[in-house]
Amino acid sequence: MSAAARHKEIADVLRAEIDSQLTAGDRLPSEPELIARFEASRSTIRQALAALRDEGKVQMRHGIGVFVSPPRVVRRLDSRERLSKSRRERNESAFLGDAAAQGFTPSSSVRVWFEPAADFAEIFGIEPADEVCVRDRVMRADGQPVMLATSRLPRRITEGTPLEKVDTGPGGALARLEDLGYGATRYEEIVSAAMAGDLERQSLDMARGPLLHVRRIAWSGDRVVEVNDMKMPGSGYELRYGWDAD
Amino acid sequence: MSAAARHKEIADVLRAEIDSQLTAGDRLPSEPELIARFEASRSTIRQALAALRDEGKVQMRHGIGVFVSPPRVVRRLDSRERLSKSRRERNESAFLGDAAAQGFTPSSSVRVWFEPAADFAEIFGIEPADEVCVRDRVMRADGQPVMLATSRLPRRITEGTPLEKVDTGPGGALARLEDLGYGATRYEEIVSAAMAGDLERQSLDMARGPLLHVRRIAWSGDRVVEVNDMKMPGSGYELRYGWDAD
DNA sequence: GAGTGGTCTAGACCACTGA
DNA sequence: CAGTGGTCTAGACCACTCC
Repeated sequence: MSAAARHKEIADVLRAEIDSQLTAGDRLPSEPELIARFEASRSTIRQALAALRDEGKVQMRHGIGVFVSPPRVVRRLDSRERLSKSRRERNESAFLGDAAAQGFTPSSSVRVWFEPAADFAEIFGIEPADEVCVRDRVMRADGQPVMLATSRLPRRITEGTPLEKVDTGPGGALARLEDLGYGATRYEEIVSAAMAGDLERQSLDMARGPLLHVRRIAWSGDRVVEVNDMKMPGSGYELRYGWDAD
Repeated sequence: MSAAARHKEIADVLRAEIDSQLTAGDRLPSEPELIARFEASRSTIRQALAALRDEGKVQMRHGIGVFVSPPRVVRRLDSRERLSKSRRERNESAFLGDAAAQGFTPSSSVRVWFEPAADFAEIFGIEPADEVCVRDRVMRADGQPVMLATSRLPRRITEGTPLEKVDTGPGGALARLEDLGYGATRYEEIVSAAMAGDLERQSLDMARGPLLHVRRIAWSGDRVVEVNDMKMPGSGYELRYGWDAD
């Protein structure tokens, strides 16, 4: 690294061009073209492209080309408000509320299954062998996947209720919990960041890059009624939390 | 990618070994050793190591070796509580509170300067040419840098006050704002994730990997008195937010 | 100096996509 | 089919760290 590594120089040049001259969806020159232009080996070119990919600037598509990423920013509403009762009563689940506020068309697909609580036993205060209901969802904004949410609830609560169906009905799972007498009284969210694994990469249609991981724990009194693990591309998501000072 | 790419296989094997047999600080075999063991080329070995590095599992140190990363270090207290007045009155700035709660020894270094508000003019409701006071801090846990915080305040408020000194005194900047009649009444935090740039990599002593970015906006009534941009390694930090349901 | 990781090259074959 | 990116090899030189 005498002055700056060649691959970083190249990444810098490309990054500047993307920001100033290209727009979302534009194709970058192919690797052979970049090799000719920068007079560098293919590995070096690819190292530069990999950096841009990890930053979320570009997407590399096998057999097609390298494309400038759409800005794709989903701003999640303030966490307090988006889970408020008043929103639920307007039939808005949290994600639908985000969509309405920002004018994208939401859609989602759901899979539901049951499995032993295992690692989640402790947090729910049940036995590891007791079953939990797992609701695995992919949320989409204008058709593009923007969030994976895996929600777990003790089956003791969900058994025989709409919570075990694919469509939980208006207001979403939290509204159903309320109907059952397990209305959430307190929420806690734990936020961290990680690199996307293969699974998330595929599901979120992203090619590497950082991931935001939010674990939301919903309490009903002193018992945990839902643990929701949400993963979204870090470069395209903003979470908002607000509170009044004491 | 017939079944699984060789570099992914190797990464999987190493990941499993790290999780099951090695502990934080242990050294991995050197690249030549891994080449011999897996009978793969150096590029392939390095591709596997790069994945582990991006996941935050290992740190690569030039001229020394590859080492297993220490596990998650810092859990930030619930945001509401860590900024509470009662904590400030115990002389605890937010970060010191995190430290006390988790038993690490905190330290920090500060640089202070002034510059035109520019992009921050709008949020503060001042002119772009008006100056802001910038407080740039590096927070350390047991000597290791864990957070970069760049705080901006309108100079109109800070001029001639301890806020322009390196040491703001007990309770930190928020306590001084309160003394000046600009006590925060509301906070908002906007959370996103991104890849670490060169600057952050150096400052945080991390070799790539995702970064958590938290922008905290402090309001005093209807005016913004502080904008604090905090960056921490995503793999080593957890933010916590809690609130009561309505 | 010996050993480590960081960068780079030149070339090869494979897998995917679209015309 | 031709063109794209994905993977892999074998070898080279450099920069850093420790002895």
